Amino acid sequence: MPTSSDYERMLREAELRVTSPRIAVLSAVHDHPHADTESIFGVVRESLGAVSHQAVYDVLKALTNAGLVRRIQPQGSVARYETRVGDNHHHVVCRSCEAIADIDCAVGHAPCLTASDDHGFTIDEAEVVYWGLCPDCSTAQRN
Amino acid sequence: MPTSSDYERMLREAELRVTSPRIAVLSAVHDHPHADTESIFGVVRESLGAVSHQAVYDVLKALTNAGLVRRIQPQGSVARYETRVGDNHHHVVCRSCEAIADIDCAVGHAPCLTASDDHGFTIDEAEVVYWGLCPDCSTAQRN
DNA sequence: CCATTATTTTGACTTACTCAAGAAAATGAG
DNA sequence: CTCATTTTCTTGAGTAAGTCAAAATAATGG
Repeated sequence: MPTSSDYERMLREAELRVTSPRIAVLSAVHDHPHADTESIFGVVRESLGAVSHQAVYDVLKALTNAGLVRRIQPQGSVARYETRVGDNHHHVVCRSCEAIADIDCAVGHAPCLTASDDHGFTIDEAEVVYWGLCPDCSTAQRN
Repeated sequence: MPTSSDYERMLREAELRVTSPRIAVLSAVHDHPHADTESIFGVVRESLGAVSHQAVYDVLKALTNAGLVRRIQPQGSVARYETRVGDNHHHVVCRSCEAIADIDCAVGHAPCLTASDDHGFTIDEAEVVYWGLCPDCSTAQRN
């Protein structure tokens, strides 16, 4: 479990100024993977007391640009964030309750990056979203 | 190129009532693959004269539920629609200009559906979005 | 400690879409 | 064809999630 100074170091390494909102957001995203902006805002406000809504948006954008967090947004969902970056993993999303879980790359590395016909596009990433039912909803539906 | 009566038949087969907004929307989506709701609204209004914004939303939802059109929505984009359904194809999206192109399934059928560890989820679909630069933006960036 | 530059606050504003009630149109039965 | 029923469309208000911009505040290098 990373400490506050770990986050501080990460920010400096990304050439971002170290501020309490940033540390709090980074920590909140780390502790609540796949949380949406509102939840993160809630967690941050608990640890810091007062932060503006806007600051959380700005910080999330800055951290995303710096590559410290990754933004995901399955269809029908609001933006969600996670700190697991740079390993090209994917997600399963429950159609019923919106639960999200991580899935490691199925086909080894750079999955599916070999598109059959790329229409001249220069492809640099393949994003995979698996859709289905989580264990709970899956059970509930059978009964 | 399907005619109006082709669309009529498709609607009947899907047990949907045949109305002019529906035929117009179906035709617009067919002729402008990956168009967003606003563009579709524009095209429909040209062919019909007057349609409400809301009707287009409702029709698109009805057609999507009936499986006659497919809704796609890459990150940072508004909802887009296409009539190519049921063949599990994927999309490349240009990071720069938002252009979208179809990509046939890379790994044969049901691509990547074999997730390494599904966390107990019952997976029924794998959606792949390739990110990169379209030919135009790719060229522009090099110069 | 100061100056500079980046960040945060505040608050208005937008976009894309949903909700709800009544009017109008499509379909099946007679 | 005409009517009754049910669905769809129109109208208009409302919402969620986020953006924009200006001023206030804080972080960093010197």
